[in-house]
Amino acid sequence: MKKTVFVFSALIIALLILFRLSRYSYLSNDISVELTIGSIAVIFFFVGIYINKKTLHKEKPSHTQIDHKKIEQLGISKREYEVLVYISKGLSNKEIADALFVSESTIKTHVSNLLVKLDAQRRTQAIKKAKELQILGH
Amino acid sequence: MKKTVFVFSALIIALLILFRLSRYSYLSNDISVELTIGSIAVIFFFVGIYINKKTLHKEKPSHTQIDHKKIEQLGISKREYEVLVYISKGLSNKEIADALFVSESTIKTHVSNLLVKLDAQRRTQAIKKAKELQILGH
DNA sequence: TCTGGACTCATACTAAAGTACCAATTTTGT
DNA sequence: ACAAAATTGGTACTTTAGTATGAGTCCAGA
Repeated sequence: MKKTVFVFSALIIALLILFRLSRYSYLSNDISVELTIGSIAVIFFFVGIYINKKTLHKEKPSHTQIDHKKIEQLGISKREYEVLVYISKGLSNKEIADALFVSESTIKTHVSNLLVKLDAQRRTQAIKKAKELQILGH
Repeated sequence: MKKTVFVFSALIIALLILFRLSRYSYLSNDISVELTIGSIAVIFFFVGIYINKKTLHKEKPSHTQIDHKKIEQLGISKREYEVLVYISKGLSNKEIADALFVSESTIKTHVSNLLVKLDAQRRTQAIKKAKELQILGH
């Protein structure tokens, strides 16, 4: 946040300086006018690059965006999705059952349904497919 | 590549137009000069963002780099690593055995050794840990 | 040449995982 | 309020996974 303020301050100062320069320019010759414009173009070009780099850095975790629409399309319920997340974390059925305060039987049912919906034969395959379908973060 | 040519062509045209505008501007009033500079700033700002976005897009695959040093440190052999990759692809021991032309017993041995080396209790947990350790691509 | 590491495989278990079926609640949308 | 979907859970079984142990082969380095 502090950097953003600094960058925008520098931008405004640069603009003011360039305005001054442009004002002087048409009192002298034509070449400096084009130089001014060129400078502005170059400066803002790199400013654009800089700003974008900062923005994309914070977008990185958004690369791990989950496609909620696809979850619906596959008919995966909230509870089933919770189980899927735990599976991808490497938990056993018993551990998931304890985490969700239900019986292992229930988890087995959820897992079985998940495998059908994800068209997988194993939970490891379910993890891979779920990540490919963007319904699980990488 | 075609897009790059198009973008740069558009840039040059924009520059020429702005040069024309600036030439007329100091024949009339001061306000249009600043408008011109502002336009150039805005245009090149977004051009910078656009160019940068294209560049960063091609950096993405480098994010999926595997740490070979860490594989050594954990004492994971080539064969074991091969098995690990297949596990992460969701294959069963039997399927891995067929893919590597060895018996299922052999794969079980490799998997057992892998779980110890990765300090995991299950193959799903091994996948998670391997990805965290950057020895498997996301 | 000898040795340790890597790879292979087998047997015999134990423990998870997964399937199939059924059934009782609970939630939710109309 | 009612039907449909979701959640829960049980039993009984089959199939994978994983452990433990032992052992034979092969290869590169001291």
